[in-house]
Amino acid sequence: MKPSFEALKQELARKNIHLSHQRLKVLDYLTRYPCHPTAEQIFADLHKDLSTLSKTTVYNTLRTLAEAGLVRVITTDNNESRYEIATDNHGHFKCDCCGAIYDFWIDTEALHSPDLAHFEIGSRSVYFKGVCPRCL
Amino acid sequence: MKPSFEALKQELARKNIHLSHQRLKVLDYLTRYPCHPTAEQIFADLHKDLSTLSKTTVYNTLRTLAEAGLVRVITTDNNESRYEIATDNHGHFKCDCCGAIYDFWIDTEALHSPDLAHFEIGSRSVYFKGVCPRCL
DNA sequence: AATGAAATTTGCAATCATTGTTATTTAGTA
DNA sequence: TACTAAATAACAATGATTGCAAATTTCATT
Repeated sequence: MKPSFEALKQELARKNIHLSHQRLKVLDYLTRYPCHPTAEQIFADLHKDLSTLSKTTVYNTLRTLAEAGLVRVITTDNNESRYEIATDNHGHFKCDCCGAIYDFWIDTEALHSPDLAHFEIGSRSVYFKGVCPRCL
Repeated sequence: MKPSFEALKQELARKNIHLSHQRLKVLDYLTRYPCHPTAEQIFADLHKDLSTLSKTTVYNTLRTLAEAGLVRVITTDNNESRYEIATDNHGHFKCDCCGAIYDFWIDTEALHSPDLAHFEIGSRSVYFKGVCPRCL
């Protein structure tokens, strides 16, 4: 259940985060291209149309949006940070062959362990690796 | 079920990986201190007793051991790679407050999703964040 | 519309973990 | 002992991310 761009804008307004041109562009990009891009990719693509955009702003914006809970950072292997619109109950699959990242449905809220009885759990993430159908 | 240092040595020998002094030191460190250290931490601690050790060797060794399947790399947020002796069926919990990483039991092999019907799954990892009992 | 304070953006320098490269050392073998 | 390959060391290079200071923009108030 991906939130629409309009819903995200309202969410930002509700949290008193200014809807600047740059922030809306980043948010729009993430809703339009849900391919889990890196900051570099986001910057490179947006820079084509918005030549004044700086990479620092992309990083700042992503951090702001992540702190607001609208964006989630996926830390894959190889220390690459990738970004997506935050949605619940899905995991990520990374193909060892082509590097693509796929979303898949999984009830992450249902994950529990007796060892964590006295822990306060804030977030649960699931990350699989392997080979995708396209590469098989 | 942590493999003993001796079992790990045998495993290396079986795979024709030379049991050099440096490699055994790294392996020994990981079995002795299962705190998911960074490469930097491993280097700093081993360097005290083995002043000729280089950081490059620590990285090379960790990669060799990881490729051999004896060591697993945990990529947490903040782009920090941490290392542990590879064991099955556990997830990782990182405390947002103190930064410590805890192992917890979970049957990762039991995780499935209908969306991945035609995917070849190589590894499954589970990563929780929150606050640990010590910080609560 | 003008003013001024606060937030945002920009550009570039700095950081830091990791990798590349090459020379040196070590180990195993003839 | 000499030879060949593997392993290690030292240091440079990379690349993603952050810090910082200046410039720009926004918004509230007049």
